[in-house]
Amino acid sequence: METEAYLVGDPASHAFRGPTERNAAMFGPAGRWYVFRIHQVHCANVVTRRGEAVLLRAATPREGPLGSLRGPGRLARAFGIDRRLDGSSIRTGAVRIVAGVRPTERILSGPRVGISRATERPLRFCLAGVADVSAPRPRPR
DNA sequence: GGTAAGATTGTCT
DNA sequence: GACAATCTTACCG
Repeated sequence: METEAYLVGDPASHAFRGPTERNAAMFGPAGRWYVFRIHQVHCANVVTRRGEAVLLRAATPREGPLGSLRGPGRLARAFGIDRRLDGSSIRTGAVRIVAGVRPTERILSGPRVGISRATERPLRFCLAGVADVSAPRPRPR
């Protein structure tokens, strides 16, 4: 699993300039989906706190070809995630995150991908040893 | 109402 | 590595 954090006061975050119709879910309660679309691609986020969210960048598929869930667009498409899911609960919505797993591997961090501001902040995270992460691969510190 | 830009991806060089 | 695809949101007038 590979994720990126978007925090309060983060100029790269959609929530940076305050609530709008698009990012309203980010200002709602935690545990909801925030789904946005860009270049005809959907990206799925989980709202962690008010004004903050975690982007799901990639995951290792339990079945199917390796790499089919690499990248926010592919991951969202594979799970059928679109704007209809925006604002719904990650526990009871159409697409659900069932259970957390206590990681047995080291968590690596690195620069986020595809943004033009605050690119130096190491807010991208993934487990050491997983194959499906975007380049450049985060490194241990 | 018009326009510029984007948390991406795939294709071409 | 660079760029086009293609459309929604944001921002300005």
